[in-house]
Amino acid sequence: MPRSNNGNRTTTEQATSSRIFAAAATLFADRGYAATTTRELAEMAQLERASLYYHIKSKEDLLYRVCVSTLHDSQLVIENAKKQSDPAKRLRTLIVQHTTTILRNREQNVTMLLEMRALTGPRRAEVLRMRDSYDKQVREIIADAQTAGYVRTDKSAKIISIAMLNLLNWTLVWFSPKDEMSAEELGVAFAEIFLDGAAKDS
Amino acid sequence: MPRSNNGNRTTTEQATSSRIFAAAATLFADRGYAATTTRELAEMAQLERASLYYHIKSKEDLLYRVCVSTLHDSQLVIENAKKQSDPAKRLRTLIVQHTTTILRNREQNVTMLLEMRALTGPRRAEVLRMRDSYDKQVREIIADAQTAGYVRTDKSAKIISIAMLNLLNWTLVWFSPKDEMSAEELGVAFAEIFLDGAAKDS
DNA sequence: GTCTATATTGTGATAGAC
DNA sequence: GTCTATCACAATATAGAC
Repeated sequence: MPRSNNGNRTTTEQATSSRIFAAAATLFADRGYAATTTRELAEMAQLERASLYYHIKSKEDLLYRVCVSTLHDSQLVIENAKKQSDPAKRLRTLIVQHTTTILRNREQNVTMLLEMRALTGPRRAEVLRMRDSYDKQVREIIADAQTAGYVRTDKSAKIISIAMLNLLNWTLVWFSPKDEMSAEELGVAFAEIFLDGAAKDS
Repeated sequence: MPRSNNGNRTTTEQATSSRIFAAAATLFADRGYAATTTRELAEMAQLERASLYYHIKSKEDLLYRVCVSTLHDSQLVIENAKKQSDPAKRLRTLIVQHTTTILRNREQNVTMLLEMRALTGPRRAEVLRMRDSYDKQVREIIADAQTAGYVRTDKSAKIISIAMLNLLNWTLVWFSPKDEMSAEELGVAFAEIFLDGAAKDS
C-alpha cells in the first residue's frame, strides 16, 4: 500500500491551513463574518471553494478557530505582565503589551472582538468564557495596583478596567499600519493619558 | 376619482416607517447588517417582506437612513456643548452628553459606527464625511481646551481626541440598559477618569 | 399600503473523480 | 489534497391583485 506523493503531507496541510486562516482573519475583520463568502475565502487562500472543506468543518468553524487562537495570544500578554512583581510596572506593561499585541494582529483581534457574536451554541459559550477570563485578569491587575496605592481608589476596579479596555480596544477599528504613530508609540501615549489624565497638571 | 380609505395616509406611513426604522436599528446592531434578513425586519416591523419595499428602496437604503439620522443627533451634541463659552466646561459637557446620547440610542449608534462599512458608493462617502466632521469638531473643542490651559499640551489634540472617543465609544459594545450604572453615571465617571487619569494623586 | 406569488441570483456545503 | 460539478436552500427584490 504505497503512498503516491504525500511524504510531506503534514507540512503541506499546515501551509494551506495557514493561508485559509489568514484569509479568514483578513476578510472577517474587513467586511464582517456574515458578509464574507466562501468564494472570497477560497480565492484569497488560492484554492477552490470545495477544497476549503478538507481543512475546515464549516465557515463558523473557521471563525471559532480565529477567536480561540487570538484569545490564546491575549493570555500570553497577561502572563508577560505578571512577570513584573511591582504592581505599578505590571499595569504599565499590560497596557503597552495589550496595545501592541492587538495592533500587530489587528485583523484577528477585530474578528474576535466584533464577530464573536456570530458564533452559536457551545463554541460561542467557550469563546465568551475565554474573553471573560481575560477581562477578569485585567481587573485583578488593576485591583492590585489600587492596593499598592498606584491607582485611584475612589472608582471601582471594574469601571477603571472598563475605561482602560475601552481606550485600548477601540483603536482596532480605525488603526492602520500606515498610521503616523506605530503600535508601540500609541501604547505608550495611551498609557500616559490613561494613567495621568488628559487634564493639565494645575 | 375618490380615494377609498387613506385619508390619514401620511400618519400611517410615518408610523409604519418608524417601526421599520426601529427594527433596522435593533437588528443591525444586534446581529450586524449582513446577517439581518428582510424576513426578520418584516417580522419585527409587523408586515410582510414585500411591504417593506413600499417604504424603503433597498436594505442598504435602510442602513443609510439609520446612519444619517444618528449623525444628525450627534451634531446636536456638538451644538449643545458649544453653548458653553468656557472651554473647560465645554469639554466636560461634550463628554457627558456624548456618552448619554450614544447610550440612550445605543442601537442606532452601534449600527452607525460598526455597520457603516457595509454602505457603498456615494452613500458611504456621505456618511463618512459626516462622521469625519463630528470627529473634527471634537478635536477642535479639545484644542481650545488646550489653548485655555485646561488640557495637557505635551500630546497632540489628535491623539487626545482619539483616546477620548475610544474611551466613550467602545462602551456601546458591552453596555446594557440593565447595567448597574446609568448612562449619566457612566458619562460622569468616564469624564473624571479621562481628565484626571487612573493613577492616584501622589 | 399591504398583500400573495414569484423571479433571480448567490449562499454554504457535498459527491465523487483524480 | 485538490479538483469539477452540483445540490438544496435562502437571499433581496419585483409584479400585480386588492
